[in-house]
Amino acid sequence: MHAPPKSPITRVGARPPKELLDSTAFLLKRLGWACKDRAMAAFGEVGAAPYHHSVLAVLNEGAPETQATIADALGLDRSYLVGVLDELEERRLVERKRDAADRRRQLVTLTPVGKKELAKQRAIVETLDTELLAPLSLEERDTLHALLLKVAGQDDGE
Amino acid sequence: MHAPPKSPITRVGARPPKELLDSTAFLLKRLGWACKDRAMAAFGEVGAAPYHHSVLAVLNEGAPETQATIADALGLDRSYLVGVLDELEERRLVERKRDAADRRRQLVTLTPVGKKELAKQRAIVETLDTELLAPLSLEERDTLHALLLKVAGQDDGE
DNA sequence: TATTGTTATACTCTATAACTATA
DNA sequence: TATAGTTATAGAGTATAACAATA
Repeated sequence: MHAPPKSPITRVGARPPKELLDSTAFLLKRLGWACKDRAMAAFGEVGAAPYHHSVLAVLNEGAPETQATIADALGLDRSYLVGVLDELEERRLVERKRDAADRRRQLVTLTPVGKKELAKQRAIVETLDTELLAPLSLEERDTLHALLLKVAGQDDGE
Repeated sequence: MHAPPKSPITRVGARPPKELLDSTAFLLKRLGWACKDRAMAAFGEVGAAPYHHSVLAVLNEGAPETQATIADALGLDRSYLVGVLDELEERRLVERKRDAADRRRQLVTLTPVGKKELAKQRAIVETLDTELLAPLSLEERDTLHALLLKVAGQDDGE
């Protein structure tokens, strides 16, 4: 086994060259990957996956959604969403039913079980965020979050 | 074709639910992915790949490296590095030669052509960073970078 | 003809295991 | 036996194309 030692979320690699550490894009890519790995592991432990939480969160926003609007809200391809919904439906967390007004559409809704599961998964996300941000002060966490929102074009201005 | 519209780096998705935008880990994952995509496209245009730059940057640090030290510096698995080095060697950007003192080891060095290529690829990375950080003021860019280094455990304290 | 959901396929990045040649 | 590099394989995540049903 030749893999490098597993890194905690606060340690993205042994010691990359300064030239790479100077690049914000490089840091974002490394940290983003670490977040993904951590999320996969944490959700895997409870028989779920990160995108399960994302979809449940979209459905919890209010009105029933079609698969297309869910996919667009998450920036997912619609074909990828199919499998995610299959898994959620099998666990009875969501329901699909044809839209009578347009029978091409599936209206997807959260079940009561799904609402409870969402609360559970929300706690997982909160733990991940807390661990991720542990090296920062509370003020620094807010600053970082606001800057990331701005870079993502998802701040209030948009 | 059902894919959502391609997002600029400053736009990670249509409009994810607030619950997800509240998570710093979620933002990092989305932005990290966007950085990866952008880097892949930009390097692809010149017949290279993001990890080519990473390896060249490691080799440019000074002493000749073995494949193991390169992999560790980048947090890559050694088996994955093999293919990357094959590509770099084919383009004559790096050289592998057996270590006479321990014939299991390959000493990897940057060629003069590799040094020139590194300069070219460095410009690509700088462009990517500039585009990524366009929504931020210069001061905000520095702040973001410092905070990311801290979260990654790669700041001065480490 | 266009759109929704679906299936099938392929590609990137990474991890794992097994192999070889050296030590 | 242990290590460096290599090969082969598999998995997650995503993108693309083509298809059936419906509009």
